[in-house]
Amino acid sequence: MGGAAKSYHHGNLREALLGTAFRLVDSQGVQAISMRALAREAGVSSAAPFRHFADKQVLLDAVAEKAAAELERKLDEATAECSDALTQFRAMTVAYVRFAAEHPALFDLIHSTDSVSARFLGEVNDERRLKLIALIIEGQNAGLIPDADPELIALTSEALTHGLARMIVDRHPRLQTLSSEQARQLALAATHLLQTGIGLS
Amino acid sequence: MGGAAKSYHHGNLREALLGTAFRLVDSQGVQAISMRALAREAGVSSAAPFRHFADKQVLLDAVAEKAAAELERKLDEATAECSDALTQFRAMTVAYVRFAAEHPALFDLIHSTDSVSARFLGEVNDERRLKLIALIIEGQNAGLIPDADPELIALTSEALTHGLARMIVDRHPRLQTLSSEQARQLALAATHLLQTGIGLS
DNA sequence: CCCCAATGTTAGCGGTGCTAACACCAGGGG
DNA sequence: CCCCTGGTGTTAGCACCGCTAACATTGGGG
Repeated sequence: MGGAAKSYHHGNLREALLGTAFRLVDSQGVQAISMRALAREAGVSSAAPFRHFADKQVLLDAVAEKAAAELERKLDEATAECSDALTQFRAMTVAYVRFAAEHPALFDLIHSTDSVSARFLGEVNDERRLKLIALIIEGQNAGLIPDADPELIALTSEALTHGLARMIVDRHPRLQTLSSEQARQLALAATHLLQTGIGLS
Repeated sequence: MGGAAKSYHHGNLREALLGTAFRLVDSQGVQAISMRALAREAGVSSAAPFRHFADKQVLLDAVAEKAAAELERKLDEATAECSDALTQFRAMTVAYVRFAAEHPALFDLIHSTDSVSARFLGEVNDERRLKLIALIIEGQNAGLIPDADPELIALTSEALTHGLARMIVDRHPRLQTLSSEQARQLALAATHLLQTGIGLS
């Protein structure tokens, strides 16, 4: 009936824990979360969370997975509204850097998670890389990109993007006062420079 | 006399703690260190470390500072034996990536330290950037580099280097089985590609 | 020479991750 | 229909952690 008076069983503790953990990491950083605090927040005893996550790391892996999914969603969303391949590539770069700037703790967690879910991240990453390489080969066939090793070109632009994102997350002195709009422009400028250099545009 | 029977006062606890903390972070990662364990290692009571470091974060800041100094030393060492400016730049990039590959935990700690010592890192970074920009302007005057904003070019190559290093530290799937020699070659190839693109070489 | 500030000690508080043993209850098989 | 099983919650507690307060020791400068 009204208000759903708390029953002995929570109902969906796992999702609740995951959700508040996600939000807490995003707003306070990964080191701000504790199993006991999460349990308190969910109105449940300190031992309950361990019924759903073998240990803290498993929880963090799950949060990382969720964050990675969110990142990927944003990337897809960004490329969806672009027609030609080059603008897609640019949009992806911008979205990637923007995500890092807006959710540094989540971005950090994604990349510091090297246990089980690393496999998941690897697959996602591979997918993205394949897309990128396909695009580069397409460009090479059209004579727009020099005949360097596509893998290497992909790796380079990936490193550029990731590096920019990381410099922002790591509060690089020159970037620490950057707004996300400035980050957008910076990402655009950098990729443009790289593309100009390589001959992409 | 012989063996220096332990006296009440340790003698140089601060340096001892810092040293073992540095080594422990390097070999086991930052989360493997605890004040109490450090105290035990130094053969001293659990409260003693707090006479020298206000709290754990201050200790970590000190370790980060030490690591940053070590990084800078390696960078200087790498450029010292190069005559012309371009090879210096390349050597710096390689040394940077190599340090990240060989000491991921220290590299990580350096960049995740945003409290007091961030100022120190900022200054070091600024110094490095100024060197880089001077080099770029030199290249532009010689007509070897296009007249793009030197700041932007510097930022781009910095992002490339940092990104490569980070991808290695973050165990990027494509890079996780890389030897440090392979890392060296990769860094060389990437910077070469960038330089070629920009017109540096 | 002696005293005091620096540096060590013990004891302890509140928090943490995690485990064991037990309590509850929902849903499917007899 | 009832019962019982296994998933989910509870309480109690262990070992460790960061950190503090109050006390002990001692070496070096006035």
